[in-house]
Amino acid sequence: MNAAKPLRADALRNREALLAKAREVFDAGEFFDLRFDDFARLAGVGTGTLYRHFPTREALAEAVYHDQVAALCERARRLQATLPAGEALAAFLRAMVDYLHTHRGLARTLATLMGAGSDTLAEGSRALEQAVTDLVATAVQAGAVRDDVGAGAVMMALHGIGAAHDRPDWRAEADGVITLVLDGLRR
Amino acid sequence: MNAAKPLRADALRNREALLAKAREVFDAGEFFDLRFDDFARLAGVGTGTLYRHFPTREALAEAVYHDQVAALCERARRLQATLPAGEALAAFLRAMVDYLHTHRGLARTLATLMGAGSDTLAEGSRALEQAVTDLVATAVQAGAVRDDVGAGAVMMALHGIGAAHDRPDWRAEADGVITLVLDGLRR
DNA sequence: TCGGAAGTGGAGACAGCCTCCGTTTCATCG
DNA sequence: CGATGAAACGGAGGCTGTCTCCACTTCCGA
Repeated sequence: MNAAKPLRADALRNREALLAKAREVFDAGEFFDLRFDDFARLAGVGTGTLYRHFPTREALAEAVYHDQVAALCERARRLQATLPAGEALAAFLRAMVDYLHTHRGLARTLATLMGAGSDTLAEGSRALEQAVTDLVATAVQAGAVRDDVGAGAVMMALHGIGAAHDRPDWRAEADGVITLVLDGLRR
Repeated sequence: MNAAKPLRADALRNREALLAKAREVFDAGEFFDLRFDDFARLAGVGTGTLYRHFPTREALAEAVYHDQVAALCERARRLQATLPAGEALAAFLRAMVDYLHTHRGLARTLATLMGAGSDTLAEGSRALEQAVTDLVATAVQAGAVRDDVGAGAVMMALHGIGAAHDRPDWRAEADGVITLVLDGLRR
């Protein structure tokens, strides 16, 4: 996907330092409370360097979560290959909620960035959507799921789950949404 | 609800001017693209005056939408009084989507403010949630709806619909979500 | 009509974001 | 193993939007 990138040794080192610190900050849930410039200082590089590697906050978030989103998509593919169509979708949605539950950082990130209409995040976001679309399409073909409601609606519901990450009773409500969606999808 | 507020004549005039201009800007969908200070200039008052009346962007949004949210809640109450329990909930959710469709401004506002974790909006938001909770509770008592999924999940789904306001196929997907929720809720 | 309380408004302090460019580090080549 | 140009560094400073502060104006009750 990415072409021609003979990155110099020091450049690579700095990039990794930035990413490492960013991951740390993400896990602490402080990503959006921190001045962007401070990442640089925290990671021991200049602000110019930070901006060269990651032109925006979103770009940094994208880089941090790229692997994790990829893993999620991979999981979707595996589920699709091993489970009956209907169950694969259900399992994936449950897994998604589980993941968001243990990685609050991602939930908040996705919600904030999508809310901000970020384009940078488009790649990961689209990848996830593609995974869901595939799962739904397969389930429809297998006749396990109605065909008059698209995958977009499912995405929207997921979106809501992510966006509402700060509700006190998040986990229970998220499970409720998934239950409604799955039961609603059954023909 | 609000106590002791003998507002002076000129203060009231300015407040109204601000609100009028804010409504106009909202309807044009430019609320978040505009420097906050410029509201002042646009409405013909100083920035100090703006900040005295509405300390934050959110406060202004809250004021602008206070009436509309109240109207929505009123509609919920009326539906609840005139329709069978199950249908009232369905009608309200459909009406909600309709409303958001013709008032994109509100959708974006709610999404952005909730995404930002604003407390200012809490009142209107809570009022809406209360309306939904009542509708669901009534429907559950009437046996039209399952009792193992709370109103919170419905709220979350609505939240998602609002948060995803910028999806190209919004209307269809929003209707899809509502369909899933309603079918999922049926016992 | 007058006093002071309430309200006004806009200059400027402040906080993040980002750019620009002189300096440093790397890798290649004779 | 220098030398040389390209690549990368980094942080001072400019910019943009937010918000405060207070000298001035307007209102209203006595």
